[in-house]
Amino acid sequence: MLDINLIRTQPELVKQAVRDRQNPELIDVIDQALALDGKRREALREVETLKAQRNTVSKEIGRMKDAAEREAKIVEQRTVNERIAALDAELRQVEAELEAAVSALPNLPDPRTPVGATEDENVVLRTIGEPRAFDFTPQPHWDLGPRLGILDFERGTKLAGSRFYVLTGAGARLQRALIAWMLDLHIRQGYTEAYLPFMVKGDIVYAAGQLPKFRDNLYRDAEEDYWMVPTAEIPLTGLHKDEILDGASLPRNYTAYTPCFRREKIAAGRDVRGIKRGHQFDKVEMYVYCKPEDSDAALEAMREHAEATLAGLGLTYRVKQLCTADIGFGARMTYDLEVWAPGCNEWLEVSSVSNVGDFQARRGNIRFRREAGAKPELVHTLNGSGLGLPRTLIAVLENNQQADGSIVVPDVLLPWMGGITRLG
RNA sequence: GGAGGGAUGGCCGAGCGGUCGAAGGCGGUUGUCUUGAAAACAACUGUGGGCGCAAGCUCACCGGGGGUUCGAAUCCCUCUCCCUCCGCCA
Repeated sequence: MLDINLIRTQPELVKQAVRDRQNPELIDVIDQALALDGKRREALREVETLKAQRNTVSKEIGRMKDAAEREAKIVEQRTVNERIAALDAELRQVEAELEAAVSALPNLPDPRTPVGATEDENVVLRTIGEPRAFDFTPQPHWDLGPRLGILDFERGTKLAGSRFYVLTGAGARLQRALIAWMLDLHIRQGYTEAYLPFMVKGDIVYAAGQLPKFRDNLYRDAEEDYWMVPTAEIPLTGLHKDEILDGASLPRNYTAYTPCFRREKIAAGRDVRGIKRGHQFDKVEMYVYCKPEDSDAALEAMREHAEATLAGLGLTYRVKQLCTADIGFGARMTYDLEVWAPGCNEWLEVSSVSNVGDFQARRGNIRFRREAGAKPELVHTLNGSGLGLPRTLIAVLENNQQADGSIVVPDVLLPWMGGITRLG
């Protein structure tokens, strides 16, 4: 969430930001917020004056001895209270509308985020590695997997419908190895592992910025206020909600494995083949809470940590910087990592690393104190995947395939493979 | 799921519906004393909002929300969480 003070003092800056993000319709929302903010402050001034008066009068009444005089004062105060009640009701209404308006506004892009009209203006910064040259036609994973008996689409569909699949045997084991290896890698990079609830309360989803905007993309319990996490970023943001952290404890780096649940209400025919996009997928996430002045450096560090996973697996990937049209709602600056999948013949997004600034911190009321007695300040938060599992699995399967259809297990995963060096 | 008991400031713990933003203690900060430290003593020690250049003034907050009242930490309703016992369960 943006600071209402910023919107009030620099409305043009905020308007330019939504224009850059290709959300010109939000200009109206900004104007609406400004109007509501004015109304709020006006009503607040009046009601607070009346309440100060009421507090004084009530104390006087408490001290009064003369019954008649006392009664007269009480009657007089009743009419003032009616006005207070009316103003309080108005204020509640205005504040709810203001909150709704401001919470609909996306974060300000970092000045270094390139301005672009569509995702085509994302910038490929560099490519690491060369797409592997094959002396045979590389197969897509949706052919490789079933042939090897490690990937079962039919039974996934039987169990849960379209966009679900089952991994069995060495396939399931390979994914588990990837998860364990990534977690251990991030721990070595300075992150603390966390095991988190996979369902969280609505206010936690809100603090992370997914509600109300992305309501339609989330699964939720039909009877209770439980929301299935679409990413570990949600519980990791909520972890320190409403806390004042000790400045000396920053940065706090977390890594967590969670499944992710998404409705993926996209066109029915798109991305249906294979395991690229499902309603349930696994992910290892990185998350950092830090001081404002440290978040720029933390973003670069996190990008490097994510890159280290791809490099460790020996995969070819490229680093993209997203433009204003494509960065996420809460993000100021984002790097995407895309891995080359020779079977699908495309670059797959496996990681997105973002500096969110104080956007989630303001929504979640997450602060820190530089030293004892200092005023609390909002922290900055960053999140990044390290990595999304299905697409990483796709890349491993497709890149490591041999002419005979077998797949060589990457060296770093061998400790978890129980002696399996090759699938098939 | 059933029956009870709780929730107060960083922590512990008081609090007849009226001068309570809240006693007392612990912890913390600063000062006095001391060569230094400890002890002792003294002062200070929550968060958010509004007005103001500032000093300061003011509003709200005693788990969340709503209500009664001139006035609520204190009374009523409701929700959440925690504890004890029973049942059930991985």
